[in-house]
Amino acid sequence: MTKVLVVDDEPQIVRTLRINLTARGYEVATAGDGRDALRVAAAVRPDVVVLDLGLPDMDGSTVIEGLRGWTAVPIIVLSARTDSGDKVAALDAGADDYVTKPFGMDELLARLRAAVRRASASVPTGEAAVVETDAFTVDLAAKKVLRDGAEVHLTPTEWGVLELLVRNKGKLVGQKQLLQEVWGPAYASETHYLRVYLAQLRRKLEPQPSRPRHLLTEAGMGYRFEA
Amino acid sequence: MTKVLVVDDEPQIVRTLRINLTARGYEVATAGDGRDALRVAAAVRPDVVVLDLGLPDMDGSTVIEGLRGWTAVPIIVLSARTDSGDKVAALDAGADDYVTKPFGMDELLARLRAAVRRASASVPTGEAAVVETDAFTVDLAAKKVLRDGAEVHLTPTEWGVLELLVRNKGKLVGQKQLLQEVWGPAYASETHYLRVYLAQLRRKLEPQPSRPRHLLTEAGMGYRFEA
DNA sequence: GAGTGGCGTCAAGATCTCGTCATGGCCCGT
DNA sequence: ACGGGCCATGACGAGATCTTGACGCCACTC
Repeated sequence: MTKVLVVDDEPQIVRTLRINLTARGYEVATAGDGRDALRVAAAVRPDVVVLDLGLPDMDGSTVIEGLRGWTAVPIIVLSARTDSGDKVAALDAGADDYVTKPFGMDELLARLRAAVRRASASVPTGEAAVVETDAFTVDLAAKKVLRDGAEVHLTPTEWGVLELLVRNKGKLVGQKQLLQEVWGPAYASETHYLRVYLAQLRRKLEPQPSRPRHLLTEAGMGYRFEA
Repeated sequence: MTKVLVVDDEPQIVRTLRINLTARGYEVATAGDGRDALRVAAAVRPDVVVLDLGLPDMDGSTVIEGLRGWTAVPIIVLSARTDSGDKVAALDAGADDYVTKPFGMDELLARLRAAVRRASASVPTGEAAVVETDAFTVDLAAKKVLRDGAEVHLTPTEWGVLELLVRNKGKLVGQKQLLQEVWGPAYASETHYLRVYLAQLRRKLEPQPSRPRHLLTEAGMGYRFEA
């Protein structure tokens, strides 16, 4: 879940933001002043920070610099000041965006989404893209399959079938769905293709192709991948 | 030097921006409508795009999507509309920031700096800029390739292909992705180019061009670089 | 026990894709 | 104007992949 740190000294605003963000599935942490903000940020490691500039204890730029000293988390600045000098100072200090109060909730949320999207896109997509069984390993990102340490070559269609099954690990995937997503909408009833390609995959991947343990058939329904 | 693409149909604005940006050391390219914008973006590969939403030929979101189809370049939207619906739509379509006209040049420049800073920070610079194989060495930073101690000369296109493959070491890179990122979004299906350039790269780099060990083909899918 | 439907296996021809070479056009510096 | 480097494009054989049909097996039904 995406964690948002809201920093503002006006309880009114904090409350409004908390309600709106929580309702949209964000996890919300809050801080009422600069010291607090830095402390909480270090503790909860938010995915994005919404920071009011008019804090009682320290200057906004100081907070930004305090955060930037150790994290690249997106910072969206809120401020009542419309003066362009303030905006420039905050942005150059390391803020990602600057919204002037009063602000529209829709807009803030959209800017927040944009900031989060950017941040997550820049992180080289996590290792979660590797699925292992005791017989072989599938790397979804690299489109590679390893068996006994050696790479197994798959054709585009074989890969398409395997990928769809692996992405739905443990779930039953209907024949129609497989055919439509791999071959295209016009092939929804060519069930013969599936038999041929599942056999090929088993021959390449299963220790005992005739007794599959990972690429399983659900007669009359479809196929299932189990780790 | 940082390249900025300015897209606006009002010559006045384009002129003002060009002057200000050039004075601050940016390299400026311009486009007057959406079609132009996509074409120029593919050609000059800007580091940031400033995009006016009120273009004569196409909807702003369409332009954003057209860019997002193949590049993650930061997009700063300019618009006379203050309506929050427009802002939300543009940001959700993939824009990074939204500035309403009339805008302060200082602010725009600060937002532009913030966008560029973010984008360059997300590309880990020190990240293994040198990749070695037992046959040749690729220096991503210096854009050089060494083989048996001697420098191998590559044409810009050859380098573009090799760089993309090496940066995705071990991963399969789809032919569409290669074509779009090296030649531009309009060339997504010119698979013949790939065959020609991969052959040239192999001739220059592989000990046995007909039996490549580092620049591998995955028939029907794409190519892969292995060290 | 025969019939039926779904499945797995195999192999061969059709089709798509790849590597290679050759050619002509374009741009740029001389 | 003249080369030289670079890119786009066409032709074709070789190879990889897909499609298709035939056949046997199994489980279940009648």
